[in-house]
Amino acid sequence: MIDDDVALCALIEEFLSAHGFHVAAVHTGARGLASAVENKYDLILLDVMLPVLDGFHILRQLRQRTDVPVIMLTARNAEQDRIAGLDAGADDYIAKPLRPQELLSRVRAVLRRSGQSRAPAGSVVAIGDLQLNSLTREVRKTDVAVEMTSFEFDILDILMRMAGRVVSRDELAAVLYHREASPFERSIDVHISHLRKKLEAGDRPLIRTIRGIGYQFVVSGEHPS
Amino acid sequence: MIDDDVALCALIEEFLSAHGFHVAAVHTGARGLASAVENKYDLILLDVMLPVLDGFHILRQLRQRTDVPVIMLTARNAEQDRIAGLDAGADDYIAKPLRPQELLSRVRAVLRRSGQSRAPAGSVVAIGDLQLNSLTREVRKTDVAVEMTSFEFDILDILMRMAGRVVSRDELAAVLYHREASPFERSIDVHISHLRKKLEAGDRPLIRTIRGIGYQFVVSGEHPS
DNA sequence: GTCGAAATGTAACGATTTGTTAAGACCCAG
DNA sequence: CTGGGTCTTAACAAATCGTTACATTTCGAC
Repeated sequence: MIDDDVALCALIEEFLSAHGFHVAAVHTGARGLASAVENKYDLILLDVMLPVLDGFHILRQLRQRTDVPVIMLTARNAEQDRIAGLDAGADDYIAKPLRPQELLSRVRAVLRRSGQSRAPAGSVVAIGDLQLNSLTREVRKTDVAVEMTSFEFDILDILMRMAGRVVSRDELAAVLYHREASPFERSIDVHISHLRKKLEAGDRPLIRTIRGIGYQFVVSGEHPS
Repeated sequence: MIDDDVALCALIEEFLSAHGFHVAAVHTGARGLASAVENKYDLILLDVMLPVLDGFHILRQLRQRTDVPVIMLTARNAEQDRIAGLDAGADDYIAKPLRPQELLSRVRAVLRRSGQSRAPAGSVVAIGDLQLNSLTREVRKTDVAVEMTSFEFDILDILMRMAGRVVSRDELAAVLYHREASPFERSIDVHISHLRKKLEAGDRPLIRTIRGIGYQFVVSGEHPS
């Protein structure tokens, strides 16, 4: 999140954290640009009204180096900004003052779209020795086919496309059932259990549990630092 | 701390040490400037009334080379100084005579504001032989994976990102629970205890207790006080 | 220094959450 | 209606977390 309003950043960070996201906030355009280029964020929330280096400049410079999804935040409700933003390569646009629920749904929407465009349907996602083909709905581990039921495949599909990120139960339920999960339902846990049994060959865990939040596909050796 | 009053420096050093900070005091402007540029301090306490080279000069020269947080100390209560100080790039301003509690709270406030950009979330933090990856939520000690529970990881994450700084129980509770900690809760202490058992291999302590305040990740190579 | 109060360390227990298995419900083709 | 496969629920096991209880340490008063 790139916004000079420190208090707002703190609020948003708290809110998004509560929904399973990890937020890093910087408060100047220059730092934001640097941080966005250096780190592999899943999404940038970018304020239009920044001192010194404004949001559109940042966005343009960012677009020369990366195609990370960007949602623009602006206090002005001008249609002009919206057009300029989308023209410069923004993925979405939210008017301030921010309503948390709207922010959340748009963040999820953009991540869902970008997750799919990062690996478009019909193509293969490969992480480690795991391959997943979303067109043929086939999964291969070290080139050996692994049979998956429908839900098992969908869950693995989401987790692999969001690899490294924590996916909450609610996010999974939203995609699988198009509704919220009640706190007592256990079916997702059971599917996860089946997935693990099929995929984890005694070595290191592929799917990690984040207690109270959800699950995460483990990407090892991403930043050996 | 840059102040020509040696006795005052000693007092402040003792007081801040008792609250988990490490203080280095120099008593002339020239030395202060040199030391502030050469070392990577978290915060500079800078007296306005210095012989030869006064505080504002130091601040301006400092600002050309670094953006380290600076709190100005002045015996004069003139609003003029305050404006000049903030204008020259000071982060805060405390009137002498110093009241320790006020100093402490302002130091903490400035560090909290500046500390957030210190080690952005989403990257790897490595201190000594400890590595922490907040994307994969993995911890390694001398390249050997150490299993962490969810809360243990979150606490270690915060402590390592704030390494060297004291993190209060309230700060930890705010991130972990999104609420304040009641004075009687002990769960954080228990998690700290587990962390120590997993990480401290008989050698020097990694996590130091600051009685009455909180905990601190020890950065070796700093003054052991 | 000695004492007592307060803060912290830590083991143990119970509560909550999650893992896993198995049984039943459901769906759908034949 | 039957059978095979899939999904959900139920039931129990394991892991994690918070609290309690007591041991230990620290600090100030004396």
